[in-house]
Amino acid sequence: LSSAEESVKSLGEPLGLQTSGLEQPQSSEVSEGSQPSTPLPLPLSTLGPSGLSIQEMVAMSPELDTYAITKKVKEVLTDNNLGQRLFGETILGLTQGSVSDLLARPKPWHKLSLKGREPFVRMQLWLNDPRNVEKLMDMKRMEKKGKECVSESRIRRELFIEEIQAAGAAASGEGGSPSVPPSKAGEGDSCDGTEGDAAMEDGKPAGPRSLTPEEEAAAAAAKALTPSHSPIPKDPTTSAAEGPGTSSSTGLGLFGFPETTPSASGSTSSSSSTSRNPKDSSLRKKKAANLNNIIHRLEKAASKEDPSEWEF
DNA sequence: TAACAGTCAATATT
DNA sequence: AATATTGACTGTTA
Repeated sequence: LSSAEESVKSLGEPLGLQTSGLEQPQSSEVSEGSQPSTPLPLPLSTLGPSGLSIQEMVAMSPELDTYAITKKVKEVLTDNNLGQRLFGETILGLTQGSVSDLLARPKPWHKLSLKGREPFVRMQLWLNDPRNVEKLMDMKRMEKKGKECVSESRIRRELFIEEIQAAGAAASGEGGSPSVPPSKAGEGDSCDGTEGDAAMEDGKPAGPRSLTPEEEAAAAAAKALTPSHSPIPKDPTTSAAEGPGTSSSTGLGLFGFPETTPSASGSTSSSSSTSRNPKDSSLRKKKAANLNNIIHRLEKAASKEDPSEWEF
């Protein structure tokens, strides 16, 4: 961060970005404490446009007009019938209440700590994104479908439980743990597929972060935050908390901040294998398959904060 | 370790 | 249903 800070001072201002007389890197704010000098590989999942982490973006951000930003955000949200909850959870990684407070009583930039500035940087980034509304609308739709799926990811759950219980009763012996009969868990359901697609977004491949020279990064960051509409790569896509498929495309984001995603690893062919087991399915095979299935579900659940979205 | 900042979850309002 | 308010809690800072 400190190095980033330097680059801003040396390059950012000369570039005449927005407001130049920006933050005196208040000794206190540019805390270097917590983060060991070690190039601690902070969660890649948080990389945003120009391959910078949101935190780097915040650190290098020029002074932003929080009031103007919130005003604009409110305008856009209301104009498009987008709620604070959706916006907060998918764009800012905050709850509805926090968003409400933030939008209603934005603190002036200079009174905010780095942490406190983050939401505003995200908002600005979002405002700059030409497809911001479009994306949010997508999320909205996805959520809707998600709910339908839930009522549906619920019926199956019940079946699943029944099977478990039945199996447990049947093979009472067998290591005790409920051995599950091969459920025909047809994972190919529309729900999963749909979400996955929407999650693709622009399908921008992971940015070559390591390559970017600091200078360019700094410039890019500032540019990205400039109110003017510039070809913004893609927003940090903060949370997207629910979107199971969200980051599936990149495969990144292993328990990073809001967007915890099941590592691609988990994708054992479980589900499918379960259903199509050759007739010679020995009990052992079945068990293995079921185990995989269960693991698969657990991993999926791990990516969903809301228990109501758990699939079992 | 008190003061502060940022959030959340619960719940009050609209 | 969406938005506003607020007490409690966590992590920071001085």
